[in-house]
Amino acid sequence: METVVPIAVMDPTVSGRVRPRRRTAPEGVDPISALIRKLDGFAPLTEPDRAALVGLARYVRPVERHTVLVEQDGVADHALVVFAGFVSRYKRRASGRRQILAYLIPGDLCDRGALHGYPLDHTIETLTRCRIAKVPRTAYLELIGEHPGVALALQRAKLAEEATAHEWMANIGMRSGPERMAHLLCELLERLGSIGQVAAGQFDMPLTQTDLAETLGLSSVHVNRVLQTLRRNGLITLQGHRLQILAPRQLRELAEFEAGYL
Amino acid sequence: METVVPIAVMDPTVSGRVRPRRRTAPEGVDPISALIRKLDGFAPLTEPDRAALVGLARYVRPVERHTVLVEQDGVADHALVVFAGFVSRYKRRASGRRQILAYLIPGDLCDRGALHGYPLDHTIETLTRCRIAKVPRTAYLELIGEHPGVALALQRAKLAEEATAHEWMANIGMRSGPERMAHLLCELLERLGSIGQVAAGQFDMPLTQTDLAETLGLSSVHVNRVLQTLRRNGLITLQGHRLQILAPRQLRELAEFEAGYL
DNA sequence: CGTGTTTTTGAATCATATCAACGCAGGTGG
DNA sequence: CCACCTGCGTTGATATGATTCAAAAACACG
Repeated sequence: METVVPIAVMDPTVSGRVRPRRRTAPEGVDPISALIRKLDGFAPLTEPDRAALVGLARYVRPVERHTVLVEQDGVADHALVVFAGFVSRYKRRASGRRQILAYLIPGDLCDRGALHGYPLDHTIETLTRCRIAKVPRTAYLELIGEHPGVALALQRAKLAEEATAHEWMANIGMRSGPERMAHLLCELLERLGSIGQVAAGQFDMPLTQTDLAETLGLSSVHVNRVLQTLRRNGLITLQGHRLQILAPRQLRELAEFEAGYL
Repeated sequence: METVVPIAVMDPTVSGRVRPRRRTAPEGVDPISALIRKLDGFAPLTEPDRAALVGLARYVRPVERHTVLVEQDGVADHALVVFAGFVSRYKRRASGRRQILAYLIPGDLCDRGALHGYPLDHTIETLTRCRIAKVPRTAYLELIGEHPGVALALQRAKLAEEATAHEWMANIGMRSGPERMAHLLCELLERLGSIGQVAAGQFDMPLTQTDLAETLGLSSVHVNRVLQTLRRNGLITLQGHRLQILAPRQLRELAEFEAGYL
């Protein structure tokens, strides 16, 4: 599967500033409505429910890339809502090697530690520059206390998160490098699509090849080669941090990706 | 690390019927009390709570090995409580390859599908002959409805499960074969120990090498060789399905195992 | 005892890791 | 405006961990 043919897309004379790179997250759907739409998909929300969620916007702040939001073994005193950017949960080994356990993307919410006062078993850190709402514990408890519809939707969202975690485990445990990558890209296509950040099979993929490696349990060098394989086979295009899915069907086939678990 | 020296423990003249093998689970703590003790550790239980849990024993039935309890995409109409034996959650690929996502051991409870009427994203199947309580949906809802202490403990138990899943993901994603195996054995030592099924660093480990392979994301052949390495290094002994941890400290060190997340 | 499952072994091959180095692009400071 | 620095992507060469295939030995079970 791996040959040594030079790749047109990577040719220095061809690649380069084809598109300006962006450090900030792009438009897409208004992020608060991303959260609302997502939760509404899990359980129908009333108007007061929506209003309460809109009120969360008051807590939004910009956060730099590589900022630790909750340290491992720490207890969070707030819930997090991602409005823009990518956030990771990860575990670190003594050797320094990391394993990313999950991504949080715009519209995702994280309340571990805020509800049950348990210390976290992993670290939460931004992968990119982000816009994040830190909702104080009391405000968050009040929100779900007074809005059972929201509470139910959140519970179901957590089930979906768990299903995704299962997918990731199966991905790392029983797929080859290219298959893992394909699966991850399919998932991103689906998740980003559901919040309106995909247009014509194209989306911003701000993750570094090292990030991808730490997600998929591969070395960054191998990730680089896997991506080249996918490009060479005409499945994707990736320049700067802009990803284009050229052949969604084949990509899903390669990954045995089953939509709908999100 | 891998040499071709013959291994004393495996020498046919030495091994053999050193201990009678058992297909049925051993004594240990009375299994209903395993459940109670575990839940009580998460949140203090009242006498009525305990009585209600004891009442679950009425649903216990023996189940054969390799019995599917809940099929993938199926909706369960009951909660499961394991009283004896090992149960697995797993995902299957089209190729037939499987990835085990979690073990349920005596004292563990599984209510997915019973509470929220969602279809399951994986299959639940016995790995050994078991004794399992299938608690009807209504009885289960009544139990947690009338016993908030139990409900709270169950919620916390679910958090611990999640932490274990994170450990597994990190295990598969960033550890070598021997390290993965060491980590899994450390976890089993801890979990089985907490339900009184470990004596003098020894316990019954009814899992097949193929089961272990599907858990750790390795081939069964490689699992066999990894186990030989651990034996050769004096870390464990494994005859029949009896496992002895000879050097717990070194095993934990190899695995970078941190106790206490359970 | 015979039969099916599990463990063990060997040999060949493959996938992925590791190490080392280079180039490009962007940001920074003189 | 240029020189420098840093982060990220890319490449090659090499090492090795892990898989696959095939088969025999050991064992469990009826």
